[in-house]
Amino acid sequence: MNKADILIIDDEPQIRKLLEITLSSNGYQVYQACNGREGILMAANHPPELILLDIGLPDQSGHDVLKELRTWYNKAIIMLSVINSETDIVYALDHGATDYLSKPFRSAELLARIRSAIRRNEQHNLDQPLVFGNVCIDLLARTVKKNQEVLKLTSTEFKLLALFARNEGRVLTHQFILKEIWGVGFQNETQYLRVFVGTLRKKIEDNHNQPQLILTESGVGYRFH
Amino acid sequence: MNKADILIIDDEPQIRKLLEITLSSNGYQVYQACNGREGILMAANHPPELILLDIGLPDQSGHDVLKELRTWYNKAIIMLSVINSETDIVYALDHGATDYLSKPFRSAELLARIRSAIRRNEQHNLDQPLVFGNVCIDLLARTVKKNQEVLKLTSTEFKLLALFARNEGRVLTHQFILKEIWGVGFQNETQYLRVFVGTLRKKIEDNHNQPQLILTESGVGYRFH
DNA sequence: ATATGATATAAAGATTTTGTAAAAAAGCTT
DNA sequence: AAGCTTTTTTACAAAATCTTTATATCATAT
Repeated sequence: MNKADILIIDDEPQIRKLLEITLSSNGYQVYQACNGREGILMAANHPPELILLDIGLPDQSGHDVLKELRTWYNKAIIMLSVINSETDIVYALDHGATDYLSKPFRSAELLARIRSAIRRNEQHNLDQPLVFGNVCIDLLARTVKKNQEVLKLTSTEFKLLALFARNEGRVLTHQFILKEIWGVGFQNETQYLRVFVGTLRKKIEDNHNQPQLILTESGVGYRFH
Repeated sequence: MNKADILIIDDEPQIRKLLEITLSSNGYQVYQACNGREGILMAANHPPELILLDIGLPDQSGHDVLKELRTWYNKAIIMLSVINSETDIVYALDHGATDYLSKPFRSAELLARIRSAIRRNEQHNLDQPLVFGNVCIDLLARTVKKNQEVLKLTSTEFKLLALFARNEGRVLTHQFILKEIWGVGFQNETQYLRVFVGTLRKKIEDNHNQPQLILTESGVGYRFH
């Protein structure tokens, strides 16, 4: 019943075929475009719930397509790239991509990312407590509970956790986080982030050596789950 | 039998229709107004248990309607708005809104919020003394007892304590407290607050070096527990 | 296996924020 | 106006938080 529309923008026919089979067999309605221009037109004519966008396109860079789409399209866009290029990924995430996936990818992972991204489309009301496992975050009351007990967080720790919680499932780049919490001019102070992620993990994770909530995406940033 | 009256103030006919169907099928008696002026009149003529108030109205901003209603109406007001703007949320809640909902909303959530708001109405209307540990605060009689003994508080001290008590469990920022107690223009006089929190603690805490009631949230504000 | 780059932790400083006391000013009451 | 209470200022000590440095750990590729 919940047949969400997904638009694939990729020039490689094999990839498109693979994606189509995976997605349509999971109940999604799939549309395809083989270059940037066509993709933008299709998205405009019939806005999908989610767009899978390849970075390497024949007519223009996927980055440019992303930028153009983002002027009006505010649902999920997951970037695809052959190479595991960190600069590409970071660039895309900082310019509005919802998530990224490096080819080749496992279909289970793809589907999980898609579900998570579509779920996030349904904008949540920020004034209700957010629950993640045994951790409960009340953005309005500014309180965090773990197993019903109120945790003591410093102001920066709370800001950081709130940022993660509001972007559940999504990779936040170091630069983005630093800009949000410390402000412009602090984008390179990655060490601040390491220290604060460390203290946060000690406070909210069951076992801070095997984090379940704040996951690190090496070379890129962090993901809250 | 418990047919609470709900007044909808919204200019969009579809939304009003949708709300009416949802609410009346759940046993509420629904009244409708399509602009601010009409809404205020209807609320005055026949005060409902709860008001659903749209922020975007044709004749005046929902924020202004809220402000005017709050001069005499002290039951629940839930704000509705198309955009999920955090500044709107914070502004409305700071000016007396009971709750907030962004359109489009799911009817289950709406009903839950309404139940919760009406429940809170009843609690708040009882004006029963609030008890925290061995401290008992009677907002109506303006008295505070500790271990049955009446404490002598100055007017500002009482206002501050009442503000804390009414917002148990949530962090109140310095700015918010200063605005509420001293008024706009005093938002930066944090030292006033420190002095008064100090004297209050000496009066109500068992051991003012280890406060149990008024907790400080460094860099942010205070929390009453 | 080793080297490299990225990440994590611990602990020392530096800085900011908070608490307290006490003096000065402002209001009230008689 | 005197005497009292309350609020506002000032100054400094105490505590909490943030930043920095140093070092350890981990993952990955050669």
